[in-house]
Amino acid sequence: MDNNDRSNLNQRISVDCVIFGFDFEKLNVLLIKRKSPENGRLNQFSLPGDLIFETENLEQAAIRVLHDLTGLKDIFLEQLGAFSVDRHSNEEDRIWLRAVREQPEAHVITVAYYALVNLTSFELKPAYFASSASWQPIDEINSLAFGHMNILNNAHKQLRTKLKIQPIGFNLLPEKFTLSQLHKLYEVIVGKALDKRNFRRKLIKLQIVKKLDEKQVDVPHKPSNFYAFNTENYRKLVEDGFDNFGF
Amino acid sequence: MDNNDRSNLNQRISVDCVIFGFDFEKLNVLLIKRKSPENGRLNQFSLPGDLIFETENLEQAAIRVLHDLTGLKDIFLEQLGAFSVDRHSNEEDRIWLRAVREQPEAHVITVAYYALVNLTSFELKPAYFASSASWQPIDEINSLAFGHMNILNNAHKQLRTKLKIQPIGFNLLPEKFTLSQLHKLYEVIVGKALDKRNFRRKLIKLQIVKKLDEKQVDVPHKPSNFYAFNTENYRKLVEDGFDNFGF
DNA sequence: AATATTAAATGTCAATATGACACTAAGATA
DNA sequence: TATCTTAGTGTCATATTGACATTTAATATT
Repeated sequence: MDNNDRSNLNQRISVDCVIFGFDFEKLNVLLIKRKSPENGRLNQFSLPGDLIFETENLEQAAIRVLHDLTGLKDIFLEQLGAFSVDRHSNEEDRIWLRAVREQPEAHVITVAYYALVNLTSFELKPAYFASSASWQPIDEINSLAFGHMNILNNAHKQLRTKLKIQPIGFNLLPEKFTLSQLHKLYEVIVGKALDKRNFRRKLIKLQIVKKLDEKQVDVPHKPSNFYAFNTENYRKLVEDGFDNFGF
Repeated sequence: MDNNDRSNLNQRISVDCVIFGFDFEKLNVLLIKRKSPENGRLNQFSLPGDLIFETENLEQAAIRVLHDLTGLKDIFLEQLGAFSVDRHSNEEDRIWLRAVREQPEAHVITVAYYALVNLTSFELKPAYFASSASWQPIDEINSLAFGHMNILNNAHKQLRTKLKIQPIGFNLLPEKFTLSQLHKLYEVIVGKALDKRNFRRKLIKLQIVKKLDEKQVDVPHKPSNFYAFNTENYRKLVEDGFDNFGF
């Protein structure tokens, strides 16, 4: 910090959330659409986010946005970083900002978070956001408002990188899952085929999952056993200096 | 971003830089001290930083702070993330802020960056900062102003993590270095002894350094060969999907 | 000139981890 | 009872890791 204060600066801080959800087939992101202030039509998709309140810190703001949208608390949430919002890039964004903000020319930075949820385990909250919120397959998202595409790409990369080092993928699954579901999750996020037997071998060696006494029912094939993440063993691994999942 | 604008919000954005320097023995951080507005004495150390200008984005601000302090450009710089600054934590911080800021109660977030430099390759710039800037061994830093200790700890952790995955350590050395220097650097940052022969074996296998036709002179022992980072080979490795240094 | 001192440079072997590969098992359905 | 579908399992060859001690090349000392 510098000695010169510049009180005429006009700055705003927002948070935006990249909410990942896995439906056992593909990776999805929760996006919202807003009505255009000009013609009332829904315009481009964007990431859910909000300006931060005077009374909250960054993480609290992210948790609030997340909770308002999903009704969920205590979900995996991690900061991606701060992004300068280019106010002059996109005509449509400028129109929207002029209509909606009292100070459309304020210098905005946004702090992005990414969250991991199991999208089959809850309904989107029927709140103010809901009518315009929907899960979109990440592979089909080509453009977003407000430079959010850049944030999304960063989040996707971070998810891939982090998944290879820490077992955060479990946050995208329900408490009970099959090894096939976990295997599929890794293939989808890492982006390449992983040998089934080698994948299971590694999980067993690390003792990072525990086998439950419960199987799939009503499936027209051999039922899969359910497993749960072994929090306790993972904690021990980390204590012993384990720091690389290695997929 | 939300539809409700809150123009009475009073927000400031600053950048703070954790500048790491390696002196071939230990890891150091460039810190500054300011004069207390109350008694004119130098007070606690803090990270170099500044409020961001209206005309620059976050990274430009970090580059500016870095350049003002070191005179260096084109150095390794990466964002750590955004931190909420707790305005009410520390009595000394509050006194300083009240004296120096026109709006001492503004809600401040700071975006932290970390930079890697070879501290033997330049002199601190004799600019406005200089008289109060100095390198401090990271192991001897116990407290900093403005919650900067939290940022420093984050930066240290990130450096350790990243070093194990990407060869960023070369940024802490001069262009020509010996393998012993590199070895020492890894030991200091990773925080444990690494077998010399195994360390060299890995470097040779990856072909990530190239042997130069030049040796140490005037050393009272067998002179060490100089090496340089092999940018080209590293680029190829990354293209082929290499993503883990594995130390 | 001979010797001491210091850090540099180098190879092997056993243990572990990885990658590639194909068949049998268990349930539902026709 | 046959068929369909996905679950579940083992081996072997190769690559990687971790542990370990001696020789070399320069300066400094006597």
